[in-house]
Amino acid sequence: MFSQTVEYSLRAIVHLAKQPDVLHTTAQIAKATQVPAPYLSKVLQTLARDGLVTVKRGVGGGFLLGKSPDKLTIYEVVQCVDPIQRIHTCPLELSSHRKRLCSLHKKIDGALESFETVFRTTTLSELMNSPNPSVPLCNT
Amino acid sequence: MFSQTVEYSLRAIVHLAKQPDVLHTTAQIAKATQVPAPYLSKVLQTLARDGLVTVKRGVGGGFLLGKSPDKLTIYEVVQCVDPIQRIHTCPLELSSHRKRLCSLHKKIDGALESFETVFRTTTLSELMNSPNPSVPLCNT
DNA sequence: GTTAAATTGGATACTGGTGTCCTGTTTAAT
DNA sequence: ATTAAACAGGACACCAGTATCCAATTTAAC
Repeated sequence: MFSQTVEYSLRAIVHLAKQPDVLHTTAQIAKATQVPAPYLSKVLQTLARDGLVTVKRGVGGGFLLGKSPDKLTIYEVVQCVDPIQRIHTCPLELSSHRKRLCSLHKKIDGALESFETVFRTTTLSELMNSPNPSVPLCNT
Repeated sequence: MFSQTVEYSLRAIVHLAKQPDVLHTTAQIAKATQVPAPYLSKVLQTLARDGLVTVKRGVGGGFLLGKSPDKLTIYEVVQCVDPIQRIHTCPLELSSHRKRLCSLHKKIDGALESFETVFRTTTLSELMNSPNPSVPLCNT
């Protein structure tokens, strides 16, 4: 349904959110999240470009969360690496549908909207403080 | 967000639903829905395999809806050609998460669920009888 | 039975997402 | 300055989704 890149980026962000003030190397994140390190490296670059993570280069460097966990939504992460494409204009380019989508595409977009809403309203700190006994990405 | 194949299959089904008792050739559907004919042909085969469309071969043949529009949901179409994959077990294979997903994956699955629900509860006849002035796939 | 309309199935090409690798650059520590 | 740790960027490989084409099969109509 949605891309590996989204899954990987969310894992990485969640991992960073556990210790928002600690630098994590790509290798460390890769191991904890079970994401291929070279690919994760690219994903982290993308996240850094939008300031969702902060990077420190050189020896002793690594990544840390770019925003406070309670101000960072998973929607921002998704939109950064592989945006949810809402349907704004008729995919068939029908002139009479441009402004008002037909019932099919309106319905589809409605589904996208409800999907989007879940992500928009979920912050990282909500995920971390969830009453769920399973710690994110952690085999405890 | 979701595949071309899903979009194409829904267009085809909607087109057939307009005249549920009339045979439509691949060429006709392709033109009306602006889907590449050779590719559409494959999609229709897939839909036929699950009985969502009925096929008549040979001269004067074509496709028609396999189920009554008021009993056919767009969910069935999606699941036929490119199923929505809910998250049932931890993608990281963490033993402690198998039964109870962590908060991240629970949230993602929740988004998938709400997405799925929209499709599950939408029938073809609902789409056709929508008060929306734009007729599906039609430039009127 | 011949012809033409139509789907079926297989083979093939194209494209973007995924994944790897290597070289270069930055930077801390010695 | 040298070294080693770490990210940056480019090039490349792989694979699945997308798309096309062609020969084979079915079938209605003459």
